[in-house]
Amino acid sequence: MALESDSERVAPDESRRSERSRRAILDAAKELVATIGYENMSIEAIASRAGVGKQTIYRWWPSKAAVVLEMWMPEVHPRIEFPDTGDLAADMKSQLKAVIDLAQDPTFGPSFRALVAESQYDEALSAQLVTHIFGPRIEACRQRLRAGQAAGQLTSDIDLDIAIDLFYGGFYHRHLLRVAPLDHDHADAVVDAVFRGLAAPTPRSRRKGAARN
Amino acid sequence: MALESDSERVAPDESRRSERSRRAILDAAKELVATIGYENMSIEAIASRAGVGKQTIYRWWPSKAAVVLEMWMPEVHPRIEFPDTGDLAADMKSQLKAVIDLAQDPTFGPSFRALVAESQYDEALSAQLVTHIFGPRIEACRQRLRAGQAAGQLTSDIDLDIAIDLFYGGFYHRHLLRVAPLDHDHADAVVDAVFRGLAAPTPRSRRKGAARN
Amino acid sequence: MALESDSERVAPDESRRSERSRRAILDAAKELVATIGYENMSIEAIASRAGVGKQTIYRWWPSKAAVVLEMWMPEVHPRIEFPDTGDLAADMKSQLKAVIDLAQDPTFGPSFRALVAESQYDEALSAQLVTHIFGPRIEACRQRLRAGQAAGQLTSDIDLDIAIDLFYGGFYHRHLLRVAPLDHDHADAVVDAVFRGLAAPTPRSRRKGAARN
Amino acid sequence: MALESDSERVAPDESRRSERSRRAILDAAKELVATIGYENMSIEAIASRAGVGKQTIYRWWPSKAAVVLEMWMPEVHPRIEFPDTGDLAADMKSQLKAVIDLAQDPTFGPSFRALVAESQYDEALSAQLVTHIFGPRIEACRQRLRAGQAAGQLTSDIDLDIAIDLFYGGFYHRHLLRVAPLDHDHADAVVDAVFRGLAAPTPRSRRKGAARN
DNA sequence: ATTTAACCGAGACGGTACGTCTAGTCTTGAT
DNA sequence: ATCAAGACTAGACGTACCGTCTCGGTTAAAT
Repeated sequence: MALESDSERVAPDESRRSERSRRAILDAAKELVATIGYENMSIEAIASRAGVGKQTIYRWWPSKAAVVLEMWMPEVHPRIEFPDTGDLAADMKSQLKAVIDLAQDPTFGPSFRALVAESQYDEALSAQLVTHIFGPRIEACRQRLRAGQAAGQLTSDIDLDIAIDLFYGGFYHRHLLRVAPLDHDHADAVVDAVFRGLAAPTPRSRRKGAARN
Repeated sequence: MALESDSERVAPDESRRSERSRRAILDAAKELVATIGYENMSIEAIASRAGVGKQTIYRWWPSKAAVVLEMWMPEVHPRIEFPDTGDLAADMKSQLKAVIDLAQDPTFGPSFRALVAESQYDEALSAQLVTHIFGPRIEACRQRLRAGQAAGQLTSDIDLDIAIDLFYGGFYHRHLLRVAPLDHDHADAVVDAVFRGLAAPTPRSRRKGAARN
Repeated sequence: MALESDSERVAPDESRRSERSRRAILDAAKELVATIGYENMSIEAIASRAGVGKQTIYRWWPSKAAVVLEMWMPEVHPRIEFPDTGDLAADMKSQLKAVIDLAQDPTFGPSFRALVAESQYDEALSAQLVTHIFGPRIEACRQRLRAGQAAGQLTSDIDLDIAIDLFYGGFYHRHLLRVAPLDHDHADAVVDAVFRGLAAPTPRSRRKGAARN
Repeated sequence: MALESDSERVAPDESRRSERSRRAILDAAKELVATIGYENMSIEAIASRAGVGKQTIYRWWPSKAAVVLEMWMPEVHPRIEFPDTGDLAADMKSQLKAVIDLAQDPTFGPSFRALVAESQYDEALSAQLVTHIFGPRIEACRQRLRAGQAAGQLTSDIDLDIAIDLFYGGFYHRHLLRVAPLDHDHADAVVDAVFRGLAAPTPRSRRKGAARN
């Protein structure tokens, strides 16, 4: 669960770490994100509200974003677990709706935006997000899709990573770029379109077209 | 071309504006973005390198991002114009490849990331991006898709905004989240999958499909 | 009066300097020195109490000590002006008593100690003190001594800098090292001893000396 | 030899003290003073170089200055012992020269400045310096002067503490305030002037004085 | 042709936060 | 209980920028 063990941390002795301070920092960050927002929250403010020296934050986290990531980690996955009801399309829709809801959660949503924003410059953070957030969700999706293939609900003739791009891409397109509104209907429409495909059915080509392709 | 006329700017007299300073600012910003990167570039640095007072920047642009946006605007659209060769799938593929190339351009790419990042907190910037970058590209795409529907290459039974999400979503998923690599093959794979759809073939078509493979 | 023009200051434009800020800084420093003491006073505290950015202090003064020096400068010399009543010994005594009083002034005294302390490490400050405090006092003393020589009250057979060492050295010995108490009687005793000399009287001169006293 | 037993230390059990650590600390301090200088030397640095916990320093010494004082103590007095050759003036001169040499010693000198500096704020340190450094030197001087009085080389009509102020004051005036250079000639000039006195010779005594010199 | 009002370069200003440093205290084994 | 080690709270350091605010100088329209 601790993020800083992943890579480039240098020296401090984990075994002597104060759990009390760690919790105070994460709690303070949560309060501040909720009240003044991620971008207005300084490391000084976290330290001061947590009753903690700044150095204690700098010692254990490489950046403000890392604190926020660690603070959200325990909450993210339980809220976007992958269902398997046997109906792949229905499961994809309900999972996507959970993702949409999470992204629009008034406390989590802005933090998530902030983490993605920061990760545009910060490759270490980007890697953390992939490892701890996106990766597991993608892997769970991949497995659900494989089960769907086995159940004959998904063509076996598809690179699953491409499939994942199609299912989730629309969400990121609308959420991060704000080019169009996002709601549960969008999830339904995307999943339906992905399964059906956008090729125009011609009377003949419906049968032959398959052969032609 | 000037962005600041859109909304809440107060008073300065456009007719007296120094084109010389405007150019110096945009040029300085371009150099700095290329050398030290968007996030390390301060408004002070732009002013100093441009030989311009800070106030001159604050007078005409609301933020560093707005400068960078204006600086890239003339270059973006010519590089992602929408082709119409009559073959919708081929046109989508080539347009997507142009987008991927632009995003991976060593000077434009990081700026684009930075603008998207900043727009997560800055709704005004987000609106500018939609108006000046994403909106026109989406509108051009929508028209190409409509032409494709008229030509019987795209099902008429589709919300075009959903179609656009499918075509472009994969790109944003991979580019902004860095969950998987991006290259021209990806564009081909996405467009093919979007047209074909992911549903498993029905028993009858399955036999044919199997034969086909 | 401004100290920073003396030497190594680099760039800031004196003519644009805010006299209002300068005064606020010196006043805040005076208050803080009086309340919490020089060594507990931080530059942050001065800035905060003065309602001034820290940079404004760093821009115009090289150190906390320089602020304190400038703040005391207008007050020092008026309090230790050199009298010339025609009686050299009496004048030396009254000047020394003024110096002792100043050093024991409850607000100036500790600052003076602090400046001397700091000047032990800080050669630039030391030079400032010599230029602005000790030098002028020494020069005034030298002139008074020359007048005394002309008046036949001081042997002409003496290096005046040595004479100054004798007159003032006792004060610094006791004040800075705290090896013995300091009061007006000390001034009298030192001046008398310096004039008289410590050689034991020769048998003949002993009789006269006794008669003289 | 240990200084901290003098006064306000609270509890630690001297008998359990590690001589090994004590030596390591004093040696590390000596090295650091010589290399980076007293004012750049932190207690952390001493502890780290000595391979000792910070607490071990805080336990046994009240301040960095106390460490440095203890580290120099064994070396100071042997270098400024008071000679008694029978010639008081000559002995004063040679002792003063030893003091000047010590103050200008490249390793001891800066430490001595630093201790005097620190003692301006720190009364406990000041008392230690008087007890361990200045006091013994003054007492030795006082005894030598008394012997000189007995030998008829020093007037008996003088407060010996005033005499000491005259002999040493010039040194502190020049050394601590840096108002003039210090060398062996200065010692000679001061001692001569102190014995002779600065009063202008009266016509009769002038002749005698000349004969006397 | 002169006024006059804006923009302009410059940069000082009040602030905020940065990331680093050190002080002095506290905690954890090991001796 | 002392010791080495080092994490802890606390807070100052000096720097970098923020966005605002003068200050002359320089245009360019309006007199």
